[in-house]
Amino acid sequence: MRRSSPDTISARQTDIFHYIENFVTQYGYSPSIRDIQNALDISSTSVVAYNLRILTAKGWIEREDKISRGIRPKRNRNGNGGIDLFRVPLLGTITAGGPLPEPEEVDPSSADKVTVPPDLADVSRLGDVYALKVRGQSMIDALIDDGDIVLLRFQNTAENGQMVAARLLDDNAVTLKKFYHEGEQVRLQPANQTMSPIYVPADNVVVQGRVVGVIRSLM
Amino acid sequence: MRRSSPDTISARQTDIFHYIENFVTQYGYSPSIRDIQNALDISSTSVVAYNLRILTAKGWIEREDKISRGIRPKRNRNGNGGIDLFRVPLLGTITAGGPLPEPEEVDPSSADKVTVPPDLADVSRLGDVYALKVRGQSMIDALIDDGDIVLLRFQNTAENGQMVAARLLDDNAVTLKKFYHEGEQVRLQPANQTMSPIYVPADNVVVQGRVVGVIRSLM
DNA sequence: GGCTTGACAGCACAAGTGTTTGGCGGGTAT
DNA sequence: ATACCCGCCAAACACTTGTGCTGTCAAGCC
Repeated sequence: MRRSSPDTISARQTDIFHYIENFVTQYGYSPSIRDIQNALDISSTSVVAYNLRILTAKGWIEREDKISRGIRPKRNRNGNGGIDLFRVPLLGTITAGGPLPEPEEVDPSSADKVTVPPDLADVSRLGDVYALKVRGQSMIDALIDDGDIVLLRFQNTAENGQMVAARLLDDNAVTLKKFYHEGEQVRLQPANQTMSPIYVPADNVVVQGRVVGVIRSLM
Repeated sequence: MRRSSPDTISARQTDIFHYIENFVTQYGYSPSIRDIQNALDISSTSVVAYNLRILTAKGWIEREDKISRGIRPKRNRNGNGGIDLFRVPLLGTITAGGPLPEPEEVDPSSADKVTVPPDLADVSRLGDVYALKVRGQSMIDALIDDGDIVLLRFQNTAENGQMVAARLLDDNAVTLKKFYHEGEQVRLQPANQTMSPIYVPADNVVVQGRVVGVIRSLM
């Protein structure tokens, strides 16, 4: 028996989905059922509602019942990136050893915000993600340059090899380094080969977050 | 005479604006007037409408008349980045010398799309920007890793020092390099100092686009 | 004191919008 | 053939939501 796979949708559903995507991109809010109906020359609103239900069931869009214009495209044909939009607070600057404001010190709701591409959205959806602007080239070999914006997930532990924002209590300084737990000590390894690793007592280091994304603008 | 500046808004308007911003971030669509009314304990819808009109006049939000949930925040308190959302077509993959699809070859409206952070939005607003996913580490010297997404503005010329996607006609290969025009020749300079530049005749190089942004996910 | 203006309240209305019900035609399985 | 499901159509219905009055009240101005 021929059953349509969960990932395949009819031509009309494809049209509807694309129309929604473009509409949202263009206007910033989603089309109403009647917008879709008129644009695609569909004879009845119920047909749109019918297909919308299918698109929802198959995970292409998300809807809120009874809410006007509450359609959100979830993914495109490859299943990646959707229209989902996430904004995380840009809490400050991280320099080659300079201090990093504690996330708690800055009101996330009043901070500048950075829009996170959907590719990084899985983690930012969790809500404990923030952004920092990188100053200096201490992480150049980790492919992180001056001016880049790094996305950090707030967490206090890290596994070896993960790139973290580490605060050195004694120096009251924070750097981006690769983290290696080595017995009583912690090795903070710059990605840049011209720079030496730092060895510090484990109790002198507080992990402030793990790097989960990088955004660079070359304007 | 004391007149409120165009950029200052009352406490209630600040609340409303922030509520809208957060609401949109969270739900992906904007709140209705009554949503705002209830959330902020305002006694009448007309008060919300009244303040919304002011916010619109002062440029904090945009609205479409008669459209349900058609509010779009335009800027935050710092005047930078708004909720503006730009999506550019993801036209394909760029590999370690593999062919790059001509932008014209792919219908941008049907291609996958990548959401561009507002930081990169100035250029993407122009509409001639596309994205490529990087496959392989041939661009590692340009701080671009496997899996990164590069944003390119379509242009056939480049100024010295700009990073471009350059097609070498003889090799039918494309790389990302810094571009320097030197007389009859073109120097393609990797960003990594440990790697040597490539010198090629100027008529063997076609610039396919300039790199304007990089997005990396470390998940 | 009158007058204007800004901000808010209450309420009713109308337009916008999602939902539902019943029906129709063409496939496909039994 | 019959039954059934899918995709579509039409129209009515009901809820959602923006808008438009009409007032109230306090502050400033002449």
